[in-house]
Amino acid sequence: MSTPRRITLKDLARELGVSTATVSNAFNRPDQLSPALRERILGEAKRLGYRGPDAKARSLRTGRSRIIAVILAESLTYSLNDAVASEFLSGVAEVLDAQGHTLLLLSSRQTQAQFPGSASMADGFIVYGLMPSPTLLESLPSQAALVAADFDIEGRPAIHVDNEAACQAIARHALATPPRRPAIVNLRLTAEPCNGRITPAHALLGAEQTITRSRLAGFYRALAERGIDPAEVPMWNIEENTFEVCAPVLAPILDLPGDERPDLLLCMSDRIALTALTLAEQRGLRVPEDLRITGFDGIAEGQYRAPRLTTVRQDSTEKGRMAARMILGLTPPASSLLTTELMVGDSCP
Amino acid sequence: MSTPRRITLKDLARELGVSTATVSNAFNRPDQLSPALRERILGEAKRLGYRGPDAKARSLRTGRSRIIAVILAESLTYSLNDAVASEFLSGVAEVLDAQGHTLLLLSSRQTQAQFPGSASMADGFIVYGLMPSPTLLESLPSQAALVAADFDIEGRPAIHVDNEAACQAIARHALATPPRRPAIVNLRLTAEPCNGRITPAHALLGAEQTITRSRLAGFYRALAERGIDPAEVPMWNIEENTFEVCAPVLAPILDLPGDERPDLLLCMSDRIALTALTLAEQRGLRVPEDLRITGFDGIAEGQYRAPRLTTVRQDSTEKGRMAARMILGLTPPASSLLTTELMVGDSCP
DNA sequence: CTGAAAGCGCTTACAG
DNA sequence: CTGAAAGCGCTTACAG
Repeated sequence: MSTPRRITLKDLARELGVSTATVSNAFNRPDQLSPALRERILGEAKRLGYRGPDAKARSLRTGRSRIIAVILAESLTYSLNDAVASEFLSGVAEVLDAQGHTLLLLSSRQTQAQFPGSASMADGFIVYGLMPSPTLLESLPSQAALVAADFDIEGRPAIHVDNEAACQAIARHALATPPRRPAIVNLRLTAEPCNGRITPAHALLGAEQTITRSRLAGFYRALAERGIDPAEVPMWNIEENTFEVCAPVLAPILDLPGDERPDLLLCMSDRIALTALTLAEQRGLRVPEDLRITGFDGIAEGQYRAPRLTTVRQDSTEKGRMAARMILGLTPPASSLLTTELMVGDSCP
Repeated sequence: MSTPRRITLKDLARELGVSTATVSNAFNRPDQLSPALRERILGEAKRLGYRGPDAKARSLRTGRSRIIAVILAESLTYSLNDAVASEFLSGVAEVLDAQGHTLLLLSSRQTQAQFPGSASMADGFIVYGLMPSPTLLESLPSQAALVAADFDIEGRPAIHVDNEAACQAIARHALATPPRRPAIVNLRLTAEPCNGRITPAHALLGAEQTITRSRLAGFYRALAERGIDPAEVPMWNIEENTFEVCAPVLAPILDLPGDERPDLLLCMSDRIALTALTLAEQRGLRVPEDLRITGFDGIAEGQYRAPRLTTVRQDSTEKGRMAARMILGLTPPASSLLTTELMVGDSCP
């Protein structure tokens, strides 16, 4: 079968004996023509199989695509399988969908050095989780709307969670029962990649580079309040928030002899905490009797289990909604700070 | 500050005293001009802040956007938080990214009756999990490439998992230890929405409408092999694969008196099985001694826990990769069937 | 309420 | 190796 040339707005106009402007108006500005004529046009369009104005042409003409891109810090593979990033995306998607916009997924960790050309089709960019390289950032259309989430881009609005307050709150709760050997498990805190114990030799990322720094500051405040010298608290670092990466870092901690093993693990993510929980269960360590564990994020997986995870919930979905509203101009572009909620579960009552 | 008009390829050509064709070639067909000239053009582009050919114009001109859309059966909010859909998406994203393409997310359950206009910008569509309404399907560009996953669209290639064989295998394994009271917990099997016990009064969806039907057929085969009349096995149905929806259906099952409570739960998803596991743990029921549970999917959450879930793993990531390769034409468009792997965990040894 | 015309920013045969 | 020109399919002031 020969594919007949796709029908265009112009064809339709010719067929009907009206101008292209009128057909365009029938689809885009119903108030610009009589209902009867509009009916006639729409009817004929349907009959001829015309599906409405071509999006590519329209976007070139109007300069807007009604596509919003989210630029994720990690690979799409990682991000899509991460509960926190997924929640964020679903918040974004919810608002975009309601506004007739559409979601394009981009990653700053991609195979190419530049974003694919199609990326520049987006009307706006939500940058999530990490500062992309300056080169990448510059490859975006210069006049594009930009909103950052979980980090700052100079001169752009940013959505943040009050990480320091959150961590201070959960550490306060945990320290209310004095631990003998508290420990902290960080997420991407060191300047150089490190999956293991953090020593004084390790340089740490700055507060402007990672929200992890604020989380640590919150822990330190609570420790200091309790008269514990933070410098005495052993710390570990983890580079990727997955079971596969967490497990080999955590296992040796749990395998320490009983009198060296931490009895409180302040973890910077639920994934870390849940991995610790699983490893503890496999070893027959009792939680919370032998080991108390706290997380961060409040993902479903930590709550819909027994024992339930003690954690602090950040509303990633709402974070995504806020970013989306801002990028669409439904909300004035202004940085904002989301509060968190302490959730006391069974892993650290 | 006044925003100067964005610089175009034409401006750049004028500035350099060459034709637009040459500038275009400098970006798109390096072999069409001398390296020296190309260098000069690229250098000047950089100096003037020209970011390369505009994607909107290019897509209109070439007819291709290098955007591939995935149409998800459920809402984006649900899909992004579902481990199986997320895995599928990450497989798609992996291939697209490697090929310089970009991923657009669409849902057949959206607020609007039609896809947003921008949807039609995509070069191809991967339809995942469910037949969209005919109206929606027809709103897609008629000549667009289309691949289905986990269901069939007439005349289009589809990627499937061998659901029947998988379910037969896991049920066989489970039934090797004869249960006293086996039960089946289905996912979206009934014609009308139903969260609860399935009675003879319930009409079931047909095999061409849902893969659930094949899963059930696999269970039935294994039961029949063991001399158990499938009609005697009580069944429940669940509409949405989330803890919130599963829990109220499962709780009453676990709360049955000991001599009525099933001692084997064949579940159609890991989410259902994990919810059953959590509820059992909360009730002090011993798994597998008092209750054996099997799942379907092989999601990480079921494996990185103690006790580990007995399930059958489908490689959703690979499913996504295959769909992506096919839509990009890297693979001939032909339907295919993925095999699964029985994973024996602690929930049903 | 309707139409003629310009132009969004490119790419691509084609001619030289 | 390079350039002049057509045209992808629309929307939008503008004039009537």
